[in-house]
Amino acid sequence: MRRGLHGVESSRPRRQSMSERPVRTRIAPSPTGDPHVGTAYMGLVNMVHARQHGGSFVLRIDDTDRTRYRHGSEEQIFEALRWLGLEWDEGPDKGGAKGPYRQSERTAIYREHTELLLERGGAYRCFCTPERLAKLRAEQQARKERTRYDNHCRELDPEESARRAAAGEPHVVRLKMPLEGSVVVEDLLRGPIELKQDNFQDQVLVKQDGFPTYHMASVIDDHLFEISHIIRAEEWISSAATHKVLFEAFGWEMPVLCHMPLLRNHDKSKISKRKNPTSILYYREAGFLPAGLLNFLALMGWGGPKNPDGSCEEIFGLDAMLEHFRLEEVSLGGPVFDLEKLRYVNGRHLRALPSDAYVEAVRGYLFAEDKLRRVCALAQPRTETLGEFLDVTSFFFGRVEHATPETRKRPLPEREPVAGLVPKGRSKEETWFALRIVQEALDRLDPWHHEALEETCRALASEEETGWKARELFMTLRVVMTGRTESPGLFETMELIGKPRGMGRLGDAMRLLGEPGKKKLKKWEKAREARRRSAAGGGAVRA
RNA sequence: GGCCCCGUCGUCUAGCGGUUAGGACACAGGCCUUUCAAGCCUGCGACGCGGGUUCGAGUCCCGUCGGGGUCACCA
Repeated sequence: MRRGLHGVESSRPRRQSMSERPVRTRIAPSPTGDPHVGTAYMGLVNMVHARQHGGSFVLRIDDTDRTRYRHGSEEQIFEALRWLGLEWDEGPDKGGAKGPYRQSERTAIYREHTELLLERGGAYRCFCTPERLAKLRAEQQARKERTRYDNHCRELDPEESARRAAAGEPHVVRLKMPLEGSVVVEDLLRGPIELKQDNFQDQVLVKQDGFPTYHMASVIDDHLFEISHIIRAEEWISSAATHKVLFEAFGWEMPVLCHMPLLRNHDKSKISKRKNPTSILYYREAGFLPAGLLNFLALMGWGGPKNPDGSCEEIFGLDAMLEHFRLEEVSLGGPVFDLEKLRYVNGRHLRALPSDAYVEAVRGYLFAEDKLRRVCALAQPRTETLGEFLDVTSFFFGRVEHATPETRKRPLPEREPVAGLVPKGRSKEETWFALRIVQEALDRLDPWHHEALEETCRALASEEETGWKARELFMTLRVVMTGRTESPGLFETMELIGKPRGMGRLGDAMRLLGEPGKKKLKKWEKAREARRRSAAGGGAVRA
């Protein structure tokens, strides 16, 4: 492979200009959901690369999409990264010379730069209405053309444009992409990548609500934060042309680009929560060690420090990674995120712990004061001897198995669900669909409180949602959460189990039941849509 | 579908023109042990395919196939 060559040789010509420039890297997660293992992966690589070069690692919060913002998500990102030991040098909560580090607090900066870009002629206002755009799209689709903006407003007279904007006419701002030719971006791992003009379009830089899109905010911030290396996931490659054009439109130096391979599901698709637990917090709650998860993540694309015999040492800590990791050596095949291997790696770290540290780890994991108190509150009314404590509460501490003991060693499709997971008269498939609806609703739920849980779940036990009776749904949910048909109050129990583990168990149960085929899924989506419509049309009052 | 990226055991990877293609997970067998883990040993198992270049290609080039990503007023 030619990776080494590109890493070393292709960066040599610009080493002079780079040498003046301290290494600064960043991650820019958006607070739209649970802190993602992909964020941890990119955080690790970015932090390691920065530290190796005596540089800084910046955390920026990418919250320019107000519609997708989820309350509490930002705090969880901090918490998750800190738990992993991926500490940043500058960020929203600890400041830094270039702040603010939350994009929603930088709107004035973006506005200024929008004006600047407009003046420089790199961008233009677009007054096209959503209706016109929809129509355009429909026409293009009918003609089987690629759907893209037709640059209708690109040549609008600047004065007229300014006048209409001043008059308050709604508009977006678009980037002038090259009308022909191609844009070549240099990737640290892949060398030059030529992106062709035919699939460019004049990207929206500023939305009608005045907020910048990712492209705009990210380029401005990367420049202003003096980011030297943009190390991000492979899915961004096709946007790289837009970014390069933007940097050039501003007249700014382009940082070094490095696109890391994407973490994958077992079927090689991009890692997703449907097919894998993706929340960092899930791994914490499941009892993985930061060192274990970090070690495993480091193995995605890298072999580990070399042994004298030429093989790689697979079990190592952050210190060894800091010493031996080379960004230029990352391999490009999309690594499958394999839970089995993660467990093994974590096991090695766990067993290597000094016994005192192990005791502390268990204490913190199982018997944190606050947790113990809350579990006891639920256990006390239900026990006659202390010996029964674990009988009543084990699912707060241990793992939950949804498959019957006889089948639990078999491959997933052959396992049989424990009693109660699939109610009498329902099929595995129906149960999967019901749980899918629950999953969607609970995923959005914040805070994860028993009252909110109950309210949400009750609403789902309805004709227009699952079509299930509360009894059925709640029992299934109880078994999902506890692996048993009897437990303390379902919603108190769920609250205490917590969102990461609760959602994890939901996912586990769904994986056991088996995801229906694509056709069935489609059919089901349609039926569900129809149910909702008829419920709405029937005058049902819904919140 | 257009464009782009990628392609070594089922999985994670080493390899950087000359290797019996190495290690790890998983799996199978064995040793150890009262048992189970752990540990140790052994086994199974890969360069997608086809052309070139070369004395010699997993390594370089081209094609092909396969996988993935992306085509938003989301990031």
